[in-house]
Amino acid sequence: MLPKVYDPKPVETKWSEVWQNEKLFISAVARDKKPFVIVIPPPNITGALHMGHALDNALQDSLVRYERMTGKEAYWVPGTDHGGIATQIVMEKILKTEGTTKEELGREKFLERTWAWYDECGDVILNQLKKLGCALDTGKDNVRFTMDEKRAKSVFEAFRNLWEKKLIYRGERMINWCTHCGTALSDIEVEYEEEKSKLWHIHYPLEDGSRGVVVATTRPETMLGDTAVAVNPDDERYTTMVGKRLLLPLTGRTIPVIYDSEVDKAFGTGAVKITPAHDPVDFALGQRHGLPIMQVISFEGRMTAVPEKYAGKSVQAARKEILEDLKAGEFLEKEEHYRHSINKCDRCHQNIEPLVSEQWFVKMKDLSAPAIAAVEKDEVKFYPSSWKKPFIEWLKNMQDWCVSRQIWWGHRIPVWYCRDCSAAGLKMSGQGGLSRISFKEGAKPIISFTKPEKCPDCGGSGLLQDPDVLDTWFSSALWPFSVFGWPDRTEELEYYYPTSVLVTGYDILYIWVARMVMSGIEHMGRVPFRDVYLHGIVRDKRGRKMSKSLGNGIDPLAMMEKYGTDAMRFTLLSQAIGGKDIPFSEEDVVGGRNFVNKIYNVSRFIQMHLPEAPRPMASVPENLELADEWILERYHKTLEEVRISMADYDMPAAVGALYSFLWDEFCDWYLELAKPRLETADKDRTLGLLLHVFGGTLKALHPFMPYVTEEIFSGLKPYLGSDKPFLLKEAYPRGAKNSGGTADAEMRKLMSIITQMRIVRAQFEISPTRHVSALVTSADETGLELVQKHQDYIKRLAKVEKLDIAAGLAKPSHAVTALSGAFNIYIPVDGVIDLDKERGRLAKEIEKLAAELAVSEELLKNGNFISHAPREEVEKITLRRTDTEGRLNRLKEITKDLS
RNA sequence: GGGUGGUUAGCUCAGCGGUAGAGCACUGUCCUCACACGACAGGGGUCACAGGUUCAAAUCCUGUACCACCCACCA
Repeated sequence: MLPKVYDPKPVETKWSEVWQNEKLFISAVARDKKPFVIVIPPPNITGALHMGHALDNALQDSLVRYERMTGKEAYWVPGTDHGGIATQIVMEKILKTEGTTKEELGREKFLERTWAWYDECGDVILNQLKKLGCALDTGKDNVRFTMDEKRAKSVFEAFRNLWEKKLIYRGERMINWCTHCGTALSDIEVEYEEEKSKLWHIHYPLEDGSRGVVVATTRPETMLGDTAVAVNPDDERYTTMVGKRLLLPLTGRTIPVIYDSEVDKAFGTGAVKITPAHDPVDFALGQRHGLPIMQVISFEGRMTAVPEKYAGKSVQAARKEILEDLKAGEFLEKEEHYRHSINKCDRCHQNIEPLVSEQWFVKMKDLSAPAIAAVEKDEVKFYPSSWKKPFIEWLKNMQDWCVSRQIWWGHRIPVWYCRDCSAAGLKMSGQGGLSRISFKEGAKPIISFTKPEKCPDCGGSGLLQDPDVLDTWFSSALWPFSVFGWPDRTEELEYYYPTSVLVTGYDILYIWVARMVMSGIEHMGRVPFRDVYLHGIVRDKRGRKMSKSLGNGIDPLAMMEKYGTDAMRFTLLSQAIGGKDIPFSEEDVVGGRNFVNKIYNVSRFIQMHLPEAPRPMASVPENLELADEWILERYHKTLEEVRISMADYDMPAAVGALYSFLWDEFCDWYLELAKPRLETADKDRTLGLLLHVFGGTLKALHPFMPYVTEEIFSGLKPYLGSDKPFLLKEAYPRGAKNSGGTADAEMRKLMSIITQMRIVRAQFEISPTRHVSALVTSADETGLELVQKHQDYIKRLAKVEKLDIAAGLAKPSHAVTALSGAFNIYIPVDGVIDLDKERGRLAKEIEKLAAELAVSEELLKNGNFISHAPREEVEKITLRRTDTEGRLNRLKEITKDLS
C-alpha cells in the first residue's frame, strides 16, 4: 500500500536525473514540424535561484512542455550570462578573502581566475533550474554562454556591423560614472532615489565685489567647476547682469552671466550655476554656449586640485567644508529643505557622478525607428498589451547607449590602435585605474577580432587593444540569434529564428527586451520574437520587493525542499496574473502542496482497484451512463479552456481550470459516484473511463507539475496503454468546445437535489454516517423520470436509504422540506421536529424567493425593458419569474401546513 | 512634470453590460474503506467616491481620492 501522503523528494531527484540522462529536452531541426522556441533569459553565472527565476522559468517550462506535447518542435535554449560588473564584483570579493586584489593579480591573471571560477561554479544556477524541473538540456554541448567562443564571434560581428554603418562611435560625453564600480554606465543602469537634502543659496558677487547674483544649488561642491551662471533672457531681475562677470567664491576665478531660455525663472533664485563637467544639463548648456569644461571631481569621486585646499577630499567631505567656507565668507545666504532624486548605481547603490569622459556609444535613433515600427505593427506583441505604449515611448525618447565599461570581465572592445602612427592619441591617463587611449587625440581605430599583425597604415606592429569591455547587455541583446551561431548562417538559425515568445519580468523590458528587438531587426533583418510575455515581480506578502537587505526573501529551493517543486510551481503559476506582481507567502505553497497530494491520492485510489496483471484498460466504453457522459463533457470543456488560456499566456486560468475540474468535479462528484460501480460487474468499464479521464488530466497537468504527473503516469502506464517513455512524449489531450450533450444540464439537476438534501442534513444535524429516507416529488414528469433513473446517485451521495419518487407525493408529517428547482424534497426526521426551526428556515427561504420574484416582476413591468432588451433576455427573465413564483407558492403551501 | 496599472468577502485576486465569484483564512459536523495536505455544510461584500451613458453598470464614459510602479535634465 502506498503511503497516504505524497513524498516529492525521491520522485524529483529521480526524474530530473532520468530526463537529463535520456536527453529528453534536446531539440533538432525538424522540417516537418513547426518550431516553438524560447531562449532562456540567461541567468548570471554568479546567481543563485531566487523567486523571480523560479517564476520566470516555471512559466517558460510550462509553455515549452505544453507546446511540445501539442506536437511542435519545442526548444528551450539554455544558457548563462557572464554578467560583467556583477561577476567582477563577486570575483573581487573572493580575491579579498584571499588577501589579494585584481590590481595585484593583473588583468590577464584576473581573467584566468574568473574563467577558472566559471568552469567550476558557473553551472550552479543551471543545476538549480534542473531541480525546478525545467525542460532544459543542461548538457555541456547544449548550454550557451554569453562569453563563449561562438558568442564572442557574434559580439564581434555585431560591433563590426554597427561600426561600418557608423552606428557605433567613440566620443566625449557626459556619462554616468560609478566611482565605486569604477566604470561608466548606461542611463538605464542608473536608479533614482529620492532623498531629503537642501537647496543652498549662494551669492556670487560681481568682479568688483559688489552685489552680484544669488544661485540656488543642491550640489555646492561642484561650484569649484562652475564656468558660468545662467539666467532666463526674460527674467527682469537679471537684465543688468548679463555680460557682467562674477567672482566665483573660494576660487578667485571669474565667470560670465549668460542667457539661456531653458532656465526656469520660477525655480530657486532664477539663476543657475553652470558646471559643464559635472551635470548633464549644464554640460548641454555649456555646449550651446561654448563654455569651458572644468573637471573638479575625479573618477575616484574625489576633488581634484583646484583649489589645493579641497584636493583629494571625497565629495561629501568637500561639500561640508565648502559650505563652512562659504558661510565664513558670507556667501551662503540661505538653506532650504529640499527633496530631490539622487542618481544611484543599480549594482552597488552608491552615488553616480555625472562626468565627462571618452566612451563608446551606440547611436540609437536609426536602431529604434524600425523597432518602433515593428511594435506598432504588432510584429512583436506584448502580453499584457498595456506594455506596448510605454515600450514605444521609451524607444522614442532614448539617448545614445554608452556601451564601454572600464572593467576587465567581459567582451573586450575589438578595436586596436597603432602605437606607431597614432602615438599622439595614445594618451595614457589614469581613469578608474586604467590606461585610456584617446580617440579624439587622433588614435585611429582598427576593428579586428584578433590582434592584427601590423598596422594597415604604417605597417607597424605595435598595436594596442582598447582597454575597455562592452556592456554585458550588448551581448545579451544578441542572444536570440547568437545562441544559434550567428553570424554563421546555420541551419538552426534559419529554423528556430525568430523565436516564438520571450518570457521575462517587466523590470528588464527596456534594458534587455528593447535592445533585443533593435538588435534583431538590425542584424537579422527580423524581429527576434513574435510575442513578449511580461510577468510581474515576486514580492513579499506586504508587497515589498524581496531583497537581501530587508531579509524578506523566500528561498525557492527551501520551498521546494519543504513542499515539493510541483507545489511551488503550481503556486507561482496560479498567481502569475496578467503581468501583475505576485505577493508571495509560504502559506500559499501549502495550497499547492495539498493539490499535489490530491492528485497523488486519486492515483492511489485508482491503483487500488487495478488488477495486478497490467493490461491496457483506459477507454471510453459504449453505453455510458449519465455521470460518465457528464464527466467527459466537463473534461473536454476543461481542456478547451486550457487551450484558450495557454494561447493567451494565461497560466492561472489554465491551471485553475484543471484544478477545479480535478478536485471539484472529478473527485468530489464523479469518483464518489464511480466507487460503488467498482464493486460490480461494471468494474472494468468504470476503471476504463476513470483511467481515460484521469490519464488525460495527468497529461494536461504535466506542463505545470511535471514531477508528480510523471511519477503517477509511469505507474499507470501499462494500464493506460501508453508506449511512450515519458509524459512529454505524449500528445496533449484535445478538448472540445461543445459536445452538444445534455449530460451537464441533467447532472446539475441531480447535483442540486443532492446538495439540498445535504443542506437539510447539516441544518438538522443528522449524523453524516446515518442513512435517511427521502421523498422527491414534482409536477415535472420528465424531471421525475430523470431522478427515478438516477436515484442511485442521490442515495449514494446524500446518504439516502429509502427514496420515494413520484408525482403528487404528500409531505409526511415528521418531515422537513427543501426545494430544488421543480422538485420538492421531504426528509422525514426521527422524533419531534423543531417546528420553530423549520418555520424559520422556510420563512427565510420564502423571503429570499420573494425578493427574487420582485426583481423579475419589476423588470417585466418595465415597458422600456420589454422594448429595449434583447428578446432572449426578456424570455430569460419571464422564465425566471415563473420558476421563482412556482417555488415560492410551493413553499408557502408547505409552511401553511406546518402549524 | 508626464505616463501606466490598481481600488470587488479578513487576505490574494477572478469577473469587465443582464439576479456578486474562487482560493486561502474563519465557523460547525465528521478521523465514512484515495486523501484530515480530507469530506460536507456555513458566516462574510451599499464591487473606493461623485457624476454621466443605458431599459439595465462592479462591468462603458468623465471627474475625485488614495495606493503602486515606470519615465523625465527643474538647478
